[in-house]
Amino acid sequence: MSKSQPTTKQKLIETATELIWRNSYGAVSVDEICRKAGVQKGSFYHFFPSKADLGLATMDAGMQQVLQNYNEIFSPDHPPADRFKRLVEHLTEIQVQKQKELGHVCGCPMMTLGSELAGRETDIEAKIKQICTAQLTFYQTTLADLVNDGQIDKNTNIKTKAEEIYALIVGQLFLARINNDLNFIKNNLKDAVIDLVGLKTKALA
Amino acid sequence: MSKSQPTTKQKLIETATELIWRNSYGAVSVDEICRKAGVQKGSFYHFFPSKADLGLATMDAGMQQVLQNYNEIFSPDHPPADRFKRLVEHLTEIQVQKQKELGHVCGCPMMTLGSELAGRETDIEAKIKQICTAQLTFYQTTLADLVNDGQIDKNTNIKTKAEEIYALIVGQLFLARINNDLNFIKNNLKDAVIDLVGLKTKALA
DNA sequence: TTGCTGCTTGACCATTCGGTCAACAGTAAC
DNA sequence: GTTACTGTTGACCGAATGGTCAAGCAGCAA
Repeated sequence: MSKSQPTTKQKLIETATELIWRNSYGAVSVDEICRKAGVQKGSFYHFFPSKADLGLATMDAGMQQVLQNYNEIFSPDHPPADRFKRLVEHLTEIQVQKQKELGHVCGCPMMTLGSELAGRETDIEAKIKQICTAQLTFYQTTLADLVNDGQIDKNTNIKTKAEEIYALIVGQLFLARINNDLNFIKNNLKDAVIDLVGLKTKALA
Repeated sequence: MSKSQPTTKQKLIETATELIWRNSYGAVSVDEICRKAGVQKGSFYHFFPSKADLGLATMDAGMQQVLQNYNEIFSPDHPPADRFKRLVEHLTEIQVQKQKELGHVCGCPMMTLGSELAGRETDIEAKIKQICTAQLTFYQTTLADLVNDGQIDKNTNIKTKAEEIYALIVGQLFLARINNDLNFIKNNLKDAVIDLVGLKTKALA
């Protein structure tokens, strides 16, 4: 019950996240999750009505984590011109760390799961829309700040631009995963994003 | 044996492509593929040593198709400035068509499969690298042509730029799939790609 | 002491999974 | 007719899957 020691439910979510991150939803069995989490099957089904429900909980937990990180990264304490840079650095760091931990470039676990279950589980489809929207909102806010500061073109279509940046990032993570090649991210991502943002003064590197 | 009538092997590959495209590799069973293809299980294993092998064959067939289309789209007959536009139009068309056919935005089947099996099946990982490289080559050639024609900045890092464009496209397809929303592609993709290419004269729309 | 509640246990279940196999059909060569 | 090769059939297999459940247990309130 204490916050310092993970509850059974938390253990299951964490284990599932790691296994799905490394492999995929379909390739991971309930048995395997339970075994690795040190939890009995009955306990699993005490907390989750189904495997899909665990998937959903996994995504939700992932989203909370992302929001927490984003709140820090996109904090108004940092100049808007720095925020995307900070984001890319953060993403890169995670990918490097996870590759070390899990032995493979992993990309984004929520996206992986979403891609696999999109069109079969409506709950999960709704959740992924929520996640996308939440992230895009951060991007849009930052872009709006940049417009206000006169750092990017006033005529920028903020919504569209945010989606472009998002697609670029998601795409790079995805390509890094399927090619199992971090260089995709290490070499390109920061410059590409900054390029796309379209700062008038490119005084950051 | 005739070319007009699909062989058992072809039927299996086509059916598998469709099912995986709509759902995912893990969610589709050999039984289901056989049933839908009207093929007996024994025949399946006569042609493919394993399910993963069918997955690989599916990706290979997909790649052949892509290469064929790309050869037409990126043909030297078309001015380099038009080629990316043509590509985006082609991709959009496919997504619209497949959504009608399969009732869901499907993205790229090879990418979906690659994401799911990356890190478990080395053959498939190798195949996806092949596919990425092949597509990037088309992009690079076109970008080089654009540089030669003076239509984009001479200092453009062609390799990096190609990867950016590729990531953007893959990302958009991916987001369209998981959000089940074609507008992602319809509204943004063409402008975004053209924007990224960075033509000096934006005389196309 | 009793009873209630939240959690745990592990045996158990029906079904489905990927995969096997021996028998058989079609056909072309000798 | 015999042989041989390619493809087809469908019953069959063991293992694994997602999921169930009756029983037990610790904690706590009355």
